[in-house]
Amino acid sequence: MATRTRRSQRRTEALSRERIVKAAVELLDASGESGLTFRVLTERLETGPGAIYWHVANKDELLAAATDAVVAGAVATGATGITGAGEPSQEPEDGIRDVALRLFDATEAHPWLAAQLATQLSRNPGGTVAPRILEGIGRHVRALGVPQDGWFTTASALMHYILGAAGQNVANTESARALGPEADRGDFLGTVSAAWKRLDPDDYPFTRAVAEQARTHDDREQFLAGVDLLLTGINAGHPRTA
Amino acid sequence: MATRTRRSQRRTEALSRERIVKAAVELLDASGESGLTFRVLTERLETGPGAIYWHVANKDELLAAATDAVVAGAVATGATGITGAGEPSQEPEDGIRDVALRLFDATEAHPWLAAQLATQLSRNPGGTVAPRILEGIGRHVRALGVPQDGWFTTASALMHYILGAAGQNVANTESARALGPEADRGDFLGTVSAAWKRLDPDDYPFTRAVAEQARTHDDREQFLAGVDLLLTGINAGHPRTA
DNA sequence: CCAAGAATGGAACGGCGTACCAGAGACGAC
DNA sequence: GTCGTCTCTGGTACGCCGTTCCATTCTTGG
Repeated sequence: MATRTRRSQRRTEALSRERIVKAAVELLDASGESGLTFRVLTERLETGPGAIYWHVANKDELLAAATDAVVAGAVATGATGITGAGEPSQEPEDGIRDVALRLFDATEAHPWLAAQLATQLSRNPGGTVAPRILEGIGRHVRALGVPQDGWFTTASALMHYILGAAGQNVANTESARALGPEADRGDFLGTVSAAWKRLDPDDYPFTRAVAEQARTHDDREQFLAGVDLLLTGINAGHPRTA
Repeated sequence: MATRTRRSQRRTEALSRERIVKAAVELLDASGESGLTFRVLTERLETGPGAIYWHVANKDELLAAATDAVVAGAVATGATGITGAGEPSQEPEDGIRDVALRLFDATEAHPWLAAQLATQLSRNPGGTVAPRILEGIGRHVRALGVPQDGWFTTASALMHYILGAAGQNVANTESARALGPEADRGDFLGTVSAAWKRLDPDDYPFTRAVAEQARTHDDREQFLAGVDLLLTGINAGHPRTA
């Protein structure tokens, strides 16, 4: 057994938690949750496991850090200029749609994100992710004129809908990719729609009836429609102050 | 190397996909997603991996089957007699609340369920889980008088909210358990609330303002409040027919 | 110049999901 | 009855995973 071979040289660019998290996000984006491995991470960073473990406690913490980094980028004002880079004077409804769409788009850009949010959001809720989202939504909830004792319930309802819908949407786009490299969203929805039409008419009358709508629906539009349902319900529940 | 030892006897009770799924659900309930292992599963069923793989393709399929089994039980009419064992003549709003609560309770009884729903619901959406939920909600959406071209959007919005909120809630109760054996939900919420109150006042004014509400809120009540927001929005969007 | 600490990365460990396959029971054909 | 065939079983082995351990190297302050 040869003694330990000495390492060639100290690395040119110092390892850091930031560099590790950045590489983790890239790996997750490239090949999904199963693509993030300490093995490929060490290879990518040209280092050993021990070096990574010096900066990060374990894989769960790494996933949490990656999630937080992406959410922070998505929620940050003006991160994506969808409705005008976080215009401060916009209508509160538009502000909520803006935040919602930013999160929606983030889960689409990072398909692994939705599952992480669902799993880890409050696994350690002292964490930074939940407050980030809540805060992004909450400002606008307050601006809507919701009475203070309804703030938490209202903002939570919005957050839950956004996370649920975003997760579902990701699952859809992922499935489309799984169908094949050149298969697109339409092919996938066609497959699902056809499967639904084949269901038992006695047990699944409704699902069969909406199969056609499912085939032709637009994810983003449907997502915003759900947000608007909530906004309507919220506005109906309190006297609209000017 | 001794030749293969012959097995003692053919098993008394035949293995079946049902028995395997049942055991899987029990293991998941007992010790979470990481508690479900082919090793302990073979031990529990007094068999070998090959026998299991004869009935089930792989672990993903096993998880999907377990998820489907639990959802089927939860959505089935009268599975839990919360509002009267699936009264057929109830108001459509109550019907929706009923289905929502059933799923909410299911995710609480099976803490692993929410993550599975988020991850796998449409990983294979030709699967049975999504139609089951959609159907359970859809009947009542129709009864609400929603025009047909809004069926899919409306039912989807409800489903997304339910899944998102249920997942969030599970994360909360799970975290409470992690705090310690005798720690209860109150201790956990107290911890979270305290952490939120310690946030930067400039960056997190809203979250700090709702920290106290978070400490004292009731999960079930808040969940239903969100459902009602959606119901209000839905009813406002179309002429209420008798 | 040298001791002390921070940071590194190679090797090894236990456990996981899974593939493989020899063999045991069930059962119809003759 | 016996045989061949098909269904089902469970033991063994493989490759990869997250993680631990630790000798070694670079950096820093006295």
